[in-house]
Amino acid sequence: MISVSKISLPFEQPITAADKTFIKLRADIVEGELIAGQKLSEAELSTKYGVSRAVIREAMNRLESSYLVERKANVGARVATLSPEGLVELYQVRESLEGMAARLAAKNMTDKEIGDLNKLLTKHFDKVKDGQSYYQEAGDLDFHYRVILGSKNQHLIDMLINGIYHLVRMYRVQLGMAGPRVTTAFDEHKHIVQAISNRDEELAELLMRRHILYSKNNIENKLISIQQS
Amino acid sequence: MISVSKISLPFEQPITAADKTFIKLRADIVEGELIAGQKLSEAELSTKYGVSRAVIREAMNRLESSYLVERKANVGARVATLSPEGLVELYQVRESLEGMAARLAAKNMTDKEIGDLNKLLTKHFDKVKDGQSYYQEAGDLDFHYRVILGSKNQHLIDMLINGIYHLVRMYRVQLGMAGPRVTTAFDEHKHIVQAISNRDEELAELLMRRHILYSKNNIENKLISIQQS
DNA sequence: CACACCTATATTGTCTACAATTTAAATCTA
DNA sequence: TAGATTTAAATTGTAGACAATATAGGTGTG
Repeated sequence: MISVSKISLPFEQPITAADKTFIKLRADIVEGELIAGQKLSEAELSTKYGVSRAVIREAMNRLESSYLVERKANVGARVATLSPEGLVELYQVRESLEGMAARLAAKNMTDKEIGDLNKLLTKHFDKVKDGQSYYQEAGDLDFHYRVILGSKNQHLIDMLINGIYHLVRMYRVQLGMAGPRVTTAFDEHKHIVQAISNRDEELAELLMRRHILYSKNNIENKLISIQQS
Repeated sequence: MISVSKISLPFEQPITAADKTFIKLRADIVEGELIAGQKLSEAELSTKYGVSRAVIREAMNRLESSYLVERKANVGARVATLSPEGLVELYQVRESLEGMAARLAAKNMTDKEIGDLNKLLTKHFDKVKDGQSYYQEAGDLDFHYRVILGSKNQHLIDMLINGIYHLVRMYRVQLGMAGPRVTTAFDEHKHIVQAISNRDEELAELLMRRHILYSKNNIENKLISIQQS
């Protein structure tokens, strides 16, 4: 199975060793190779990733900013833990921010960008029909990224894409999201794009918030059923 | 004039040298002692604040996470610049997040917390009557902090209080906000608390968003008039 | 004179060593 | 034996030296 978190973000390109180590560590955390809640020893990581502790610390700082690790002074860092409460909190933030992103996208996306978004949707529809859940997963990410970028609000883009989206992906990857919500989510995407096409800011925000709320309920059920088993 | 940014946040207490340096630097940036857009040389700061470059770099990383400095690999860091566009973007994020905070506060604050919030409001009202604009400024912060904390959403709290609020304060402090909006803002606060008291989540969010929108227009006018002079 | 190239300087990135702090084990005491 | 205290080990925090990169100034060439 090809994992979503291997998909590279086109706009970030690593320059320093700290950049590369940060991206590797982030992928390993999202993938679950570094297990949720696990202690992260600087010395161990230093040998494992073949860089000095200074580089590890720099990377760790950024991971903390991305909410993927938690640090305590003079004690150390741990991989973020996943919990139903944490998920709910995360999705509340997402709902709020992506709702605003959709609103701004309806206002600020160019006609061409909206056209491309429509094309993307039909392309995904064909693949979803064939039952290619991987493409659905990637396609969902792609859709949301485009709307977020379409907001043209750099703060918002930063907070979502560098800030919380990797944690969102961590939840989804580790809970093995490729569920039965695929087709219904597709319809929701379609309606959101329609609202954006109509430049209906109010509706775009409302539909996006609803979409994320549904999405949360879906993933939350999975998380609870896993804990019970 | 006593400055708002000197008000310490009760919940963060510095432990390491990097903590202290981070807080000092942050205050100096918000105050405008380190001027917006200015280049930040690690060596200079190192001597100025009496710590090693390692500490400065650690502090700088956190400042970057707080959107107060911008870094470029192999080039260096600059103090964030203030612009009308940046302000609009910032307040759009604030509107979205604090709207959600108000909604959650209506749901999650205890009756006692709501009572305390009401008391705070009447206390501020007395001071505002006397024309004490400093207390209004501090009181406004206090009000917003309580609502944010009242959301009980740790992610949201983090993103607002550690993430963007210092940048908000940087705009306000450097534009010398103690304007004529004092009393009208007070009424808005009152209505928000009323909605929270009634556990009306929908209205609480709506009123908070409107409040921030008005607040943005106010500060934006000031920023534009400064640029023209 | 304009432009490209090279060189010197300054700045950031990285590494290693040392200091401070935490943690756990071992010892002592009631 | 339970609990407190001390001590030793391991881990994080900080400092300073070196390496890599960018910037600016000078030199040469068309």
